[in-house]
Amino acid sequence: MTLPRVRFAPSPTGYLHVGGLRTALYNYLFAKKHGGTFVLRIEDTDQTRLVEGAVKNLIEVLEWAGLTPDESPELNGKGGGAFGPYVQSKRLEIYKRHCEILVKSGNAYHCFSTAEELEEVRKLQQKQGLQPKYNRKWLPESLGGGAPESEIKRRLDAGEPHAIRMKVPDNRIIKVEDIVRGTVEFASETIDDQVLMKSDGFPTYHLANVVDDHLMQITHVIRGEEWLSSTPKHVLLYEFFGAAAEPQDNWAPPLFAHLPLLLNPDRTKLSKRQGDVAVEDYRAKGYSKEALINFVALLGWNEGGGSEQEIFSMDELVEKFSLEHVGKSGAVFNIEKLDWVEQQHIKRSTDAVLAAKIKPMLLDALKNKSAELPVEVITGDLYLEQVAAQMKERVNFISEFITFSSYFFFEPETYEPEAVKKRWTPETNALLTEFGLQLEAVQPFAAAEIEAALKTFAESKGLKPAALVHPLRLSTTGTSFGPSLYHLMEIIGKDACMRRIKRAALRITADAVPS
RNA sequence: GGCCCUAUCGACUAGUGGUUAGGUCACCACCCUUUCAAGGUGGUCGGACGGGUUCGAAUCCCGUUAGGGUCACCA
Repeated sequence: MTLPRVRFAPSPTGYLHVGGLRTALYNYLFAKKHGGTFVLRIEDTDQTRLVEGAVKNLIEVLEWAGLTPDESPELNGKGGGAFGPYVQSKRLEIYKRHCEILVKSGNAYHCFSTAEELEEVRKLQQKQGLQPKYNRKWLPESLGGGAPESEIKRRLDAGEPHAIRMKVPDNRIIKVEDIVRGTVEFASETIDDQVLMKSDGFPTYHLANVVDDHLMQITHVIRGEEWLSSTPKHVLLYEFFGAAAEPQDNWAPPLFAHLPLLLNPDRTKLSKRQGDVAVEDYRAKGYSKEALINFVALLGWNEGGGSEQEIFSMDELVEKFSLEHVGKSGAVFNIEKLDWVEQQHIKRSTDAVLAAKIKPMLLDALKNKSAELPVEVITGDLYLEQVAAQMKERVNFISEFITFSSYFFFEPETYEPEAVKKRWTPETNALLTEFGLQLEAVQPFAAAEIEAALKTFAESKGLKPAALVHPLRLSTTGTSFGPSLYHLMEIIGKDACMRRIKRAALRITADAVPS
């Protein structure tokens, strides 16, 4: 088997839809798994929908996700490939040439109906309960229609604007061989004479995608299910071109794989209205590419063979992916599970990897807030790795290493009122002050030693450790929850601990405490 | 409405004629525990419906229903 060539062919709408991300991912995985090529092609044949900077953004987001194409539009000296250009608006001549072949072979014809005219016909048909379908007004006499050749020639010579439509044959069953769905059949009567070339000289998707897939030697078309019903048109186009081409020019259609759709919680097609659909949105919210890729891969694909693995790296996905295990039914995009996947990826990351991710966020936070500890200490790898080790099982997002554990970097400013109410007694201040003296003497200032000191002290006072532990946590962190108190104290160090205990004693005054 | 696709716990899914229908998220309980998590154990919950075929059906066939996609000079 020759090496597969697949493509992701989005239209540049300005952002990458998560469904698009999954389509791109499956294409990428399939290509990489088989040592093939992953092509990015931009389908920008609709001039009314141009979005500034969309291509650049698309490439940037794909790269962020780790789905860097092997061939893609050239941009800033990057990209390119042997089958370019990869932007359809730059291939207009190619489509024109191919369309002429179709007209010449009698598989396409000129149509002078205006948009308004067509709209009117369509309305009438709907009113009569008929299928909205082109009425073949301009199908020439030579092709069995009613339009005189002379009239067509006259208008053509006069340079009248016109579209070119494909002539769908009558009484045919068109078979689409789909890898995920098996054979799907369509009666040609249900297929409209699709416009191939618009009057503005741009091709429609149908023509462009067939021509490009052939010219770019695409072997597998892996795309969303919304394309399934237009696939018979594409199959027909391959057939037309094949019949008109030289024998060595092989127009056999590629293999198709139509992917199930991604759904909203109410099982309608995943849409903007019901939440975020852009990959950029999730990225901005702090989801990692690893988790997003992992999660999205599972929406419609499973390893099969009774595997119960849920967490996959990109390498594992490449190794294990197969089109045969892609499901047929739509999948709800469930954010709760995404969150869990994100958390799993954080938990499984090494402290060093986590530290590297925390650092830029911390540096950012440091711009608006001054640290209590020396900046060079808290931004150091060692320090951040310790924070990561303590917090990685308690956060759902990397950003929470800053927000949920700011006390590793910044002095607590407030103290959870609920916790103060619950844990602070009139004796607490005196108790903490006294314990502070013991703490001064702890050497080294490490978790085990701190714990021992605390327990000894508590025992000497006839108290449970908890009577000390909770107020201590509160005064050193301002919160009632978090990692091991002793470890946390070790990390922020004796000086900061002592300072914070004293400050808390001043701030949480006895009269603020219910007696 | 026509055409096409789909149908296993609330969600993602395993399963390809014989299983006590398995796993994960979420939920509940318990354990662990200074807190919060994480983790562990257990639990609640499922083959849309109706007909066939078969000794036997979640699995094969037909129908119904429901959901989705598509019917543009959009992709």
